[in-house]
Parts: sequence; structure tokens; C-alpha cells
Amino acid sequence: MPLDPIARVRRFNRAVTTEVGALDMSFLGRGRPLGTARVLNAIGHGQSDVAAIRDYLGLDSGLMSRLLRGLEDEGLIETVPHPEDARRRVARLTKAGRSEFRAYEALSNAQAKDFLARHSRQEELLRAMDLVASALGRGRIVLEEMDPRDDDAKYCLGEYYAELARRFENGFDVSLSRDPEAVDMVRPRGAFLVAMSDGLPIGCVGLKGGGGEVAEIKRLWVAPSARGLGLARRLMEAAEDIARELSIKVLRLDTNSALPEAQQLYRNSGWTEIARFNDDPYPDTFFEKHL
Amino acid sequence: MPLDPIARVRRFNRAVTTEVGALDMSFLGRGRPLGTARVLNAIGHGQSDVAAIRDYLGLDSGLMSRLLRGLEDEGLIETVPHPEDARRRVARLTKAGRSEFRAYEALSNAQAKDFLARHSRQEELLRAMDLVASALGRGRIVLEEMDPRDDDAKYCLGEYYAELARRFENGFDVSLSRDPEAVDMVRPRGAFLVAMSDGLPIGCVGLKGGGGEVAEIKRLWVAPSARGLGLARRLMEAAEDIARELSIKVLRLDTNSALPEAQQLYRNSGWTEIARFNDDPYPDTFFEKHL
DNA sequence: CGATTTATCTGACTAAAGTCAGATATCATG
DNA sequence: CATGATATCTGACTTTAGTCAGATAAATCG
Repeated sequence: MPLDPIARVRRFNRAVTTEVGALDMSFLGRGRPLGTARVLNAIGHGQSDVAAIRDYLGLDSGLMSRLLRGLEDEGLIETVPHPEDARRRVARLTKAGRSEFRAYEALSNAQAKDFLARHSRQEELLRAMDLVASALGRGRIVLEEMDPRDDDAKYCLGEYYAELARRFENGFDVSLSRDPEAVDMVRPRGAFLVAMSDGLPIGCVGLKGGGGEVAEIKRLWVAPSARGLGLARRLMEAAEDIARELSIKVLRLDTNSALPEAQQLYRNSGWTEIARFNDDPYPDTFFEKHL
Repeated sequence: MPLDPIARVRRFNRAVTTEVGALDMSFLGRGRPLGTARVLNAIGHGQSDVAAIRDYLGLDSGLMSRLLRGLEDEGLIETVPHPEDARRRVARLTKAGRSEFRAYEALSNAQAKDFLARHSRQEELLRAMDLVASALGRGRIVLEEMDPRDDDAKYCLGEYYAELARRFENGFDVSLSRDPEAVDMVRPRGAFLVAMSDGLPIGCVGLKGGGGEVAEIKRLWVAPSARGLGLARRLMEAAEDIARELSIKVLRLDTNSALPEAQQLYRNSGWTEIARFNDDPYPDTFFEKHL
């Protein structure tokens, strides 16, 4: 007789609401009401468009206006008309605002650190938290196009190689593989996409072009904590969209039968198996898709 | 370059605070302000002492008083003086209150169910949520003495047997083992303790007495999601305390070398290895402790 | 250009939550 | 039984959050 899943979810809710009050409430502790602090933090995190902040925090325009005024009176922010549309306003931190924001960040980090310090089995706990955060934050996953040499991209690639090394019978060594040049995965030849979930990289895919009408899909990877959310498909679709933008007519990719879930995905989304088209030692299966 | 643990914790906080607003807010949806609904739910969950509720919800006594009055006016609760101390008051649900509480419970359950339905890989997600909830709710774990035939106890025993079956080379079959009679694990001969975390059983231990000065520790088990919190030690200490209450002078236990972490615990808490004292086919190591 | 739409702001509200200083009744103690 | 401690209640506040109907100014469209 297993435990009731609903009871388990409710227990999680209880545990988290009790604890999170004391956990994410770095908003408190600097003598500023919650709403004001949330706006300041949203601006600090790069949200500058007033409408975007209002939308993000779910605030009424009147309330928003007052909160902004309050922060302005405190000298923490300044608002200027949007350069392209003077009806809209853009808010940005002043010097004092930046320092106040840093103080909030430091508080948040200290709380997170304390939280971790109070717990044993940290890596296991973090993995569970990653999984829950990925599931809960599913709707907020955004695909960002970036240079494959950026940190978040490099993190994903590192994890991808590590996973291949674990899953291939004889391991995996990038230097023996046909590692694409970064320039082939940057516009105009190609692109590199990283899936970001609340600021953390959780997946990637590369579109490697050579300038012609044929390009390759490379380095499709999704973090273990984010599997089952349909992210791989979303990455592939986004890569295909970019390929079409770049006037690419045919996509190809190579893969290995040690990765059956990937092959499954390709077969389910319009790819057909073709003959080997390169001499890379690792792949044993090859696919193609006409756009 | 692994991800920053602090960033991971903060991402979890963000994901959870965003989602939990829409997740545990079964409090809403019945046209009652949050504070009032929280008090009603606390009473429904068995908190009856006004001071206890106030403490649990962190409310000012004046505010609490008004909220109680509001619920009384609605006819959902009644308050009576505490039988042993007429200064204190005890609140309980009326018939209407019980039905209103049930409506909140149904809402909560429906939301939990919806939440689960929105996610794939449910068992994996639930396991991660259990782990997080155990870690976060660590301070709220309570040890309850109960009959080993109660549901929560039986759940723990079932999980215990399943774990032995997984870990012993040749499996585990209770019927071949010396399964203690329930009556030997109930006062006055012995006791059975279950660790409850926010309403869910996550560990147990049995004290099996025979009426004399010697008793046995049996069925020490901690749920995987709750390991590393020091719960096994806490269960053992509680069992020893009860043994002392029952005037037991010597405790014994048998275990198996396939469970090294258990042996480690015994050695670290005053137990010494002794010779085999029974003919049960499963154990291969035996311990004793003088109280 | 004039009419309409859009983004923000202002003023005038309400509701909810929280604070605090007594008031009141009961209990515990010497 | 007087004294002080304790638990709750009451009244008189303040703060925060949120709502809503215009006002204002800039953009967009026919």
C-alpha cells in the first residue's frame, strides 16, 4: 500500500510554505514593505519596462505607479520615457539603488547558503530541488540563442560530454570526435540554443551550418532534472525554425543507439534514417529531415 | 564547472514561491480572507488550543481574537473555556464548520491532483518532493507511539521488508523470520514508534519486550527521503527512553552486514557486538546495550 | 488631422493585516 | 487571600495591498 500521492503533494506544499516564508523572504529584513522590495528586485534583475514588471508581479497599474514613486522618492530608481515610445516608461537603478539591490542579493545568497549548511546530503537535496524547480518552472523555460563559447553553453556541453562518456560503452572523448567549430554554430552559418529555467541552463542544441543548404543538428542535451517536460522537442523545433530562417533546406544529424530516447524523438518528428554521412567514430545511426 | 549550489537553491525558491501561490492557495476560493481561512484550517487539522493556533500561525493575540470571533459569527466554530484552565480557550468546529473544512480539504486535494496531472514522471517528481519536504520539515518530525497494527506502522513495516528484500543477497521473507507478535511491541511489554513528518510516516522502530529485564530493538527503518537527518538515532534514543521507563536493563538487537550504515549507528551509540542469541536465518551480527 | 487606443498617473476609496495599550478573568504562589 | 502572572479580549489605531474611475499624454490609424 503506497502512500497517497495527493497526501505527498500536500505535505510538500506544507513543508515548503512553512519554510519558504523564512527562506525566500530576503525581501524582508531591510525595512521595506514586500511590494516595494519586489519591484526593486525585479528592476535589479533587469526588468526595466514598467509594463513588464507590472505584468511579472501581477500588479495593478495604480499600485505600480505608487510603488515606483516611492522608490524614486527614496532615490533608489529613476524612470525615463522609453526612447521608442514616450508613453511607456523605463525604470533603472540609481547608484544607491544598485547598492541596495546588492544588499538584497547578499541577503538572499546568505539565506540560501544557511539553508544548505543546515542540511546534510547536499548534492542529493540539490538534485531533488532541481527536479522540482524544473517541473514547477516548466512554463518559464526560455530558449536563448547564445555563442557556444559562453559560460552557460559551455556548462551544457560539458554535461553533454560527461553523459556520453557515461552512456557509451567505451566512453567518449571529444577530441576524437568531429567537434564543430564555434563559428559554424553562430549566425549567419548556424546557431546555438540554451534552455534557461529561472536563470539556470538546463538544455541545449546546436545548429551547425557551413554556409550551404545543408546543416547539422549537434549537441542536443537536456539536464536529467528537466527530462520528461518535452524540452528536447522544443529545442529541436526552435533549431529547425532558425534553420528555415537561414534558408537551410536539409538537416542531418548523427547519433548513437546507446541513446534510444533521442532516436525515438527523431523518428516521431519527421526525421528519416539515412546512410552514414561522416567518419566520426562515435555515431552509428544517421538521420535526415527536409524542411 | 558545476552549477553554483546557491544559485540552485535560489532557483528552487523562485520556482516554488511562484507556483506555490497558485498551489497551496486552496485557502482562497471560498470567499474568505486568508487569515480567517488559515485559522479555520488549523482548527480543522486538530489544533484546538487558541494559544497553540496563535503560535502556529504566528498571530497577534488581538488579531487572533477577532478572527475567532468572525468564525464564531459565521457559525463555523465555537469556543469554550479549557476544562483545566478557564483562562485558556479551546476552539472546535461546529457541524457547519466541519462541512466548510471538508470543502477546503476537497479544494486542496483537487489542486494537488491537478498539480500531479500537469506533470509527467510523477513517481520521480514525488520522490524529489518527498526528499525536499523531509529536509525542510526536519524540525517538525514527531515520533508517535502507536500500535504496530495501525496503518502508518504497517506502511513502514511494509517498506522495511521491501528494503530488506532488495538489499539481502537472497531476498527476505518475513514468514521465515522471527516476526515479533504485535502484543510484544505494545505497552506494557514494549512499544512501537513511528516518525511522522507533516502527517506522513517516514520511519519506525520497535521495542519488543517479553515482560522481563531484557528487550529487543526491532524494525528500525527510515524512509530513503528522510535519511541523513539523524532520524534513526532519534528513533533509537526514544526507544531506549521507553525501555528505561519500562524498567528494562538490557537491550539486544540482530542485524545483517548488508546494512552497514545501521551497524555504524549502533557502534557509535554505545552498543557492543555480542554472540548470536537467536536462530533467525537473516541476521549475522548481534549487538547489546546496557541501560 | 482628428479619433481612437495605449501606457501611465492621480485621487478616492476598501479590505486585510498587524500593532499596542489597557481591561478582564482566571490561575499559581506564598 | 492578596499578589503577580497568564490568556484572552477590546478599542483605537497604522500600514500595506489592492481597486476603480477618470485624467493625461503619447502613439496609431484611417
